[in-house]
Amino acid sequence: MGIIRKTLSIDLILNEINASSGALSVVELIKRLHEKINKTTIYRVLDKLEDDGVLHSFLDNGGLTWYAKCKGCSKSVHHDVHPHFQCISCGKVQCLETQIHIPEIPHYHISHSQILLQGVCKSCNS
Amino acid sequence: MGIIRKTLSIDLILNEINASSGALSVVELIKRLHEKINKTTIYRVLDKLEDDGVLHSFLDNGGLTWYAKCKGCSKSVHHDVHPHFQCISCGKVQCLETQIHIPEIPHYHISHSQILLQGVCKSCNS
DNA sequence: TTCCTTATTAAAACTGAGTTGCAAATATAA
DNA sequence: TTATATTTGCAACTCAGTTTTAATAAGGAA
Repeated sequence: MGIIRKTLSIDLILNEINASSGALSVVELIKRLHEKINKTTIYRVLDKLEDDGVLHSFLDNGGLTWYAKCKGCSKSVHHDVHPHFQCISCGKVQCLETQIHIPEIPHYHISHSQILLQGVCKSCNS
Repeated sequence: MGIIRKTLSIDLILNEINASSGALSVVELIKRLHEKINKTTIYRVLDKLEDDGVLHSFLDNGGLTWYAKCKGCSKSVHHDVHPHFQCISCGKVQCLETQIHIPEIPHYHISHSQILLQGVCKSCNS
């Protein structure tokens, strides 16, 4: 179930995400907002924003949950999916525009794909 | 640091993994072996087997850790990587042979790739 | 075989992300 | 303004995974 009423919590969380250059981990969001919003609320608002298609979530290699804005995210209808990239140098996580093709696999029906890349990002690479 | 001494724990764990048709979650391994091996030991042995290149690990969409045997795993040198597939019907997880190509991304250096697919597996699809 | 060193193990306590239940607070429609 | 359903805070909880420490066991040397 998505968002029904507009509240301060929603605004604060969306502001943080909008101000962020890449994705944002829930842990980081809680660290930034814990004096203003309870962590349970943060989890619940993020969940609703994802239900509404405003955000999408994914896990990093440590099992932590991250959120990023959906800017016309592929609904993976075409079995193409954008990867998430985590920089091992600066720690930032971002959505890459590169679409990666997941081929048909005989006798399998693939409904969901997650691609996580790790390495050194543009900024750290120079 | 890898395995130095052969122990019963190592045998028991490798037996379970060899007898398994797909990948095995740590949670499942602990469930099966908890009366014979302490869970701390299970985590440590799996870690060492991965260091030795006998197993590889990955996370599922729930953040749980799974292990599978390395059978000449691509070392992802060519930016090709095999995906892991989790069946939403039977819950089984397996390595797919299909190599998925990760293209070069300008100004990025990619050192590690994880691809997790979800859907309905061969067995459940019939 | 026996001894000795070092790797390995079990046990228990801990860590920390994420969840649940419930009462209090608040947005919004009427 | 009032009524009601939604949202929030709080506290307690769950559970995968880690850490610490003392006991145990593998395997080489004598």
